[in-house]
Amino acid sequence: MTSVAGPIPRRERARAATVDEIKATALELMHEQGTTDVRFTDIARVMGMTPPALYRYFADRDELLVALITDAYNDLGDAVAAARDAVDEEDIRGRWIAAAGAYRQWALREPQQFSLIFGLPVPGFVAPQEGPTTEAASRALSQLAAMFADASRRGRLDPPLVRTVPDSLRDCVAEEQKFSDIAPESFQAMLHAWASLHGITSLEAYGHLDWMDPEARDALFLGQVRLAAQTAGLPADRDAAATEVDPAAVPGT
Amino acid sequence: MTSVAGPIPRRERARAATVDEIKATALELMHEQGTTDVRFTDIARVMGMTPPALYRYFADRDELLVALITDAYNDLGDAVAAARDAVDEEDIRGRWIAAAGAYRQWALREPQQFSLIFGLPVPGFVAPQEGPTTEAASRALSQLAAMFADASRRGRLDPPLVRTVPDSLRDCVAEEQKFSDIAPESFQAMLHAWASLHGITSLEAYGHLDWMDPEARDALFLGQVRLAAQTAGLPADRDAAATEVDPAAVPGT
DNA sequence: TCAGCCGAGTTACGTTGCTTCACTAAAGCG
DNA sequence: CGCTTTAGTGAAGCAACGTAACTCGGCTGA
Repeated sequence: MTSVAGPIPRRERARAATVDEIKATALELMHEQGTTDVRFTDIARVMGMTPPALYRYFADRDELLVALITDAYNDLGDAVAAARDAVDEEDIRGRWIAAAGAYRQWALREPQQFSLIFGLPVPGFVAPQEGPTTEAASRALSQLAAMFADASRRGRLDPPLVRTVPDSLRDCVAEEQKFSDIAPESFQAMLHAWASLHGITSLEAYGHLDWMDPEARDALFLGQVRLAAQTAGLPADRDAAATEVDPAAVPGT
Repeated sequence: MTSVAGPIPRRERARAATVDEIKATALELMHEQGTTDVRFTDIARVMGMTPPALYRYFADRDELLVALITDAYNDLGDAVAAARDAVDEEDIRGRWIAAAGAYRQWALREPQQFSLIFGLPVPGFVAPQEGPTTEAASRALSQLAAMFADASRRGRLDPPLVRTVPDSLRDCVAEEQKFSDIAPESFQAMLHAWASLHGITSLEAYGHLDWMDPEARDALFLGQVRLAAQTAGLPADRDAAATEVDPAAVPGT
């Protein structure tokens, strides 16, 4: 999209490549060490550079973290959107389950990035309230919301199990014109579904379900997600709608 | 309880007091700075000591963190248990809501401790798989489980919305003799409820619901928790049972 | 072509925090 | 009263962050 603006800024591509390599190396190290801690020294060593060289690309550790957090938001949003869009638009519940599965798989695959987004700020790092992260922050939620909005527009949303919406919450929703396509009670149901998904995901990602077999964790997750779908009024596909919520009937995540 | 064992070990009490002061100071600093990072230097300065003195009490920063994590587990478990037991045993759903509210309030009050338990290991800190934390780790969950077990023993558990339990999950539950009082489907429902509670709690504790008014957050939480209760088969109290799930009808958390 | 610019990267350095070690001093105990 | 035990200190090593001054190589414009 920016390729027209100039004669392919040559120098900048090398720079961008280095920036990407730094971020990739940082993620790699976080992955190896299992923490969100990154030492500039280590990144530099892996990249065959000396630590001060990194300051050409990031003013300090915080700036690198901000970049990583922004990327993480985008990654998660993309993963969720891709999984969702891979399922037939008519299969409302199938889309939700696919999106939820992507959310989970991403978290399990990249617990550090998940932690960057959904955990406490990294030690010594003050979250920039006004910054590039804020904009990207709602992307994952937006992907879920878009799904509800689509379904709503098609008239495929059933009333959720919780039909009453307290005034305070209703007012809040009204202010978010981005979600104006969704009825307040469905918006509330979406938040409930998201929280439910997020809860099972973070418990698993942080090892609090390690006492269960992997298959049991799969089953628990599917049950949770299908339960959320049902209570949120996401209609089951014709095939699956016959019985009660039944995680075992769904193919593995 | 140990006061009989000896002539009141004088010296050890001062030591225990210092240990407590160190932990309290660490928490205070974490609270001030909003991170789970603790600098030995700062703790020492606040306490009017030099940093090396702390090594008389904790071998290193990790050991202090382990102690803090253990305390956090116990604190949370105690808070949940206390809130639960403050409600009439007959009011099954009321006990759940009280316990859930305590879980949430504790997390909001002590986000750093919450993060210590439910987040990624702190940078440079390797979670001791075999250690004092493991034992205390399941206490919060145990408190919730105890509630379900009580209700089950009294025959006050309704069948949950999700009645099918995949074999893999069923096998898992069977191995946990601690939970033998609970039917597998109710155990599954309890995990679903816990995940749901944990999700809404951690989203809020980490600021991902900051775009909502505080009252709206209260309402959303109550809706989530009551929804979880309903789907898990926790019977509503007579008074509240009349209508649909209605968060607005419940007094503020 | 070449003089100069620009930016990547380096070495050297100051600072801070973790941790060890050797030592002091005070409190308990026989 | 003298021994032991232990809290605490100062000095020092080490590692990581971050700054500053310098080098080097490629690009650019007259």
